[in-house]
Amino acid sequence: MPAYDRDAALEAAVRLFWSKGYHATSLKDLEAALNMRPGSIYAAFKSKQALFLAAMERYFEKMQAGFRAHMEGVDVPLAGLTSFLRAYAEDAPGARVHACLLLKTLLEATATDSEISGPARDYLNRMKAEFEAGFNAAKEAGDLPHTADAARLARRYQAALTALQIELQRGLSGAELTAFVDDLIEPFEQLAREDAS
Amino acid sequence: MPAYDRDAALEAAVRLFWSKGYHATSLKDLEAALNMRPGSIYAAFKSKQALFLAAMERYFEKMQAGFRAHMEGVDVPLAGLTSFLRAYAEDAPGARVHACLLLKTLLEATATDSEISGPARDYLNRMKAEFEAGFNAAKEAGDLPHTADAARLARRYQAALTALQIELQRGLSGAELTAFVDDLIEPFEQLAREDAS
DNA sequence: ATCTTTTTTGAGTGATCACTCAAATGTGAG
DNA sequence: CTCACATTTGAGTGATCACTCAAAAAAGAT
Repeated sequence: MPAYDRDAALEAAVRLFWSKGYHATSLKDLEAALNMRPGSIYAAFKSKQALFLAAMERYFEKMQAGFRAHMEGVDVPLAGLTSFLRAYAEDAPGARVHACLLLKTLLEATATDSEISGPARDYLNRMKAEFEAGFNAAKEAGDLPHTADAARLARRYQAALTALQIELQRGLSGAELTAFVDDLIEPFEQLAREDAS
Repeated sequence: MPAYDRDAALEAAVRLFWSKGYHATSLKDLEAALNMRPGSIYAAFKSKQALFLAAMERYFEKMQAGFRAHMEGVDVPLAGLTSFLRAYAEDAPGARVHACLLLKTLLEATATDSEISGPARDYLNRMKAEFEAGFNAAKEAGDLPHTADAARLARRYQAALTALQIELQRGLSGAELTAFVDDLIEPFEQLAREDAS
């Protein structure tokens, strides 16, 4: 299988798993979405679980790359962090109707399937590390007090992003969404204000 | 089937579904957990989906009752709201290792299964209404500015509770958990401080 | 104790699950 | 064109899925 085929197949798998979740996605679904027969699927990826893990890895790398790209295209790191949240909310209708695949996997696969919930946890931690790097950059840029706890802020930031995803999935939009995003961002902007004064 | 038997069966179903999720729970699992043979299960509840819906309703009612009981046992409504969050975090190890069943269901059953994601959304909205009532009580008690938007605060509060559950499921504990809960509560206490000044 | 009604039982239903493999098809070298 | 090799195919595997129902057991009525 050529590399671009494998890539396209993985991309289709990501979309399908993201939409339906791990357990609710059958091999019939995958056959249709990847346009591959079972034998080929098992030759390329060795099992449904392995395919899911590959899809989740791909999802993480895209998410990580998206965040890094956003942060590189911005002058003020702290403003980049807040604008990332705002952009996430604005891009939602109707591109992003589902919460993050990592989050969905974490919640779906806790009791059973530690083979997939473990990696989901890891990827979420690595995303938190990305956010932490962003807050450290904000400290170095002087947008935050040098006493600020980047790890703690990163957790709080990730919690805000998580909450935003879930509200979007619940159907929040319009003025309520705007107000909610303002609420999520406010604590971080307030920290910046405290630093300036 | 006597009422208490049905109740005990439902309680077991809640625990099982809560732990494994809807799709990953098989009838074999339910037979073992409820100590009932398939025929009896289908006589008492008419399908796996109907049983799940009944379990989710029961879960909601317990959660609602728990929150109301907490709020009735407290003098200052706003303090009740914040202490509910703190108590939630403290009760977690090891009683509450899974995020809220309603939340898990919302994320598991989006694309497919609107029959169960719909009710999950409804129950979450009803919980938000409970929180909104709490914030209105706080306004009446004079703990919040009379200009405060109870609906908006309720959404923010529910987002905090959601984020807390997810962090708990990710394994947060100790000093990090304490700091995180402080972060979640801070905006609400700050509002109270603004009112007092 | 006997008959009626209700409830429970668990083997069995067809459907679908993840997965396999011999055969067919495609590909590149000489 | 021919042959050796790599890939794809899709019918078929046993297992498990949610679910049914005739028969057995339990409960109630008289």
